[in-house]
Amino acid sequence: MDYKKLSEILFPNIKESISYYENEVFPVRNLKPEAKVTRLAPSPTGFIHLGNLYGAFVDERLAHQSEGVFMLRIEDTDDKRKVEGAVETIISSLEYFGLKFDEGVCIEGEIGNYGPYFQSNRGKIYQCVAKYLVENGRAYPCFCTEEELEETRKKQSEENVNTGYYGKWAKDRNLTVEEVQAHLDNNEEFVIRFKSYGTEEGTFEIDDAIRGHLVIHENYQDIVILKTNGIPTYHFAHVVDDHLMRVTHVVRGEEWLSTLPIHYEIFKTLGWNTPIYCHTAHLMKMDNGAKRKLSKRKDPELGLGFYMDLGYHPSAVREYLLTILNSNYEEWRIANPDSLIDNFEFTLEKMSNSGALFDLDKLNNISKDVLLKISAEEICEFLLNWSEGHKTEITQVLNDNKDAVIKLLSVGRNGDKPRKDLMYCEQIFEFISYFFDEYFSIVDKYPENVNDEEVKKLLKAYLNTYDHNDDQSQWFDKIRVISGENGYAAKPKDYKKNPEMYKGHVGDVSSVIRMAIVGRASSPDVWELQQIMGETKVRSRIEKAINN
RNA sequence: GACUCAUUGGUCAAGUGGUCAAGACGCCACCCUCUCACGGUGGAAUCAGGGGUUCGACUCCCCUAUGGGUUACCA
Repeated sequence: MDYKKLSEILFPNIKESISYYENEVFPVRNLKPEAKVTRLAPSPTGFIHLGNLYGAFVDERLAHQSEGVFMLRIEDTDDKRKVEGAVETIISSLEYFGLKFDEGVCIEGEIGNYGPYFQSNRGKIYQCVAKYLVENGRAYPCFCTEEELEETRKKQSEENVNTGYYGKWAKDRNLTVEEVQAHLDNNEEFVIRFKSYGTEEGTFEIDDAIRGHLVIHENYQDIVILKTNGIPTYHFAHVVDDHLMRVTHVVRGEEWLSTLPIHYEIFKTLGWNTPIYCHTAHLMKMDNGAKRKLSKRKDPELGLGFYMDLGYHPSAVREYLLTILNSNYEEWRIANPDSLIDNFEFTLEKMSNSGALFDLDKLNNISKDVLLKISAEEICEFLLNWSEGHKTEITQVLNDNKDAVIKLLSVGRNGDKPRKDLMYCEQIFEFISYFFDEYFSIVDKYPENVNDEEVKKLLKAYLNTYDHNDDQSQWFDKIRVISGENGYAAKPKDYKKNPEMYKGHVGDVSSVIRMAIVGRASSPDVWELQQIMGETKVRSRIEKAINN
């Protein structure tokens, strides 16, 4: 069999050799020995969800912690799935969450010496490698039509054997050069298939950085490496690109575990070393009481847009992701509350190999702590930016009241036991919305033990004694007095001792005042809020409540 | 169906043959307290089931169950 001739017939235009690419175009990188080279290789569907971000984080940490390279390669080998503007979306969403690429596709084009970074532009490289395989009898053209393949599959399942293109089912595996030529002359379309030497019984061993030592079945399928249109399949592109781009660690979802044998065999056939594989567990979602993998189609709410829309601060999402990424992160954070994430030593060994359920409660809790470390000025800025993109109707009002907003956000945030009220923009705005007359409303109920008439009476008394210049304790002393004069215990403890002697206690009275001023039964310190609102607004709110 | 990965409280999880089975979120109670938060103290709650191996199993082996994944000229 003249494989050389076959390869020339199939790839007449390919003159380069693999060694040309290996030695001259993409030489071994000049990095520290421990430096890791990782890549994010999304397909340009334009949709990134939390799971993608989770994986990207692993790549990023690995590379940047070792002074290596983190690159973006776009796997656009399936033209059916291309979406306009997807690449920009990918880059900007990752950047929003603090992930920056050192190399590869970027907004301006591409940077780095190992490109092109769009797989669709690497055709010649793949063909060169494919040609080499044909030349060595390890790849061949296959002219089978989809219908023929479908038929084989049917037969195979009837016979209860594994489906696929292998062994005696691989019809075109041993076509002669003449037969190939005849098909070609007939203008038939063809794919290039890899000729596997594996068996169904064979196994091999490989170490996965997350899953440990694996013993797995060999590949025995003659899988397609070049499609009819000359574009490679993922399997082939992965091997060629990650080798030539000198990637050291391949981080990908566990759905790739089952195709690892294919990749392994191609690597070995080409005489190349495999990268270190890191198969991550999927992020799961609770669905009707059952855990389920996060899905692009079913869970749009878990797209990154979800967090952006609600206005979660990117560092809160990062922080949350890190806690599920590395099990020792939380403890490290407790021990090092002010340390930069870069100081945490991320390790693959500490990664879980079972799927974690997304936990919104936890995110919210983390977010509170994260926002507490950010100044009120910055949060205000963040809120403003968010409103411009997601809630334009409040931008104006925020802009007009910047100083007040900053003060509102600051209430109770200082001292040993700062408040942790803020979680995400939508919630933050809602939290301070009472300040703005156009958003103020009575959302809660007055205390049950105080009827409407009583409310008015108390508020009148409050208004009469109100002095905007009172300090906090003077102010509250007055409320205690009003309480006493109206049959409410000035101290809650007195009420607890003899509840029958009072209508209620000072807490009820201050609740009435709070309701009139902020429209809610609970809020941060009312005196401080009044100082921010100013006397006019305070008085008018109370008057309104009285006249209601 | 075949092949494969996984399985510790509601959730995230530590744990690598001998622990009263950490910690965090959530939940509950109490304390602090003018409300709510914050903070503090305490509490309920877990090794999927069954067989082995062993003096001893959450830890090792087998089976079952459940869940995930793959089974394309998608990635």
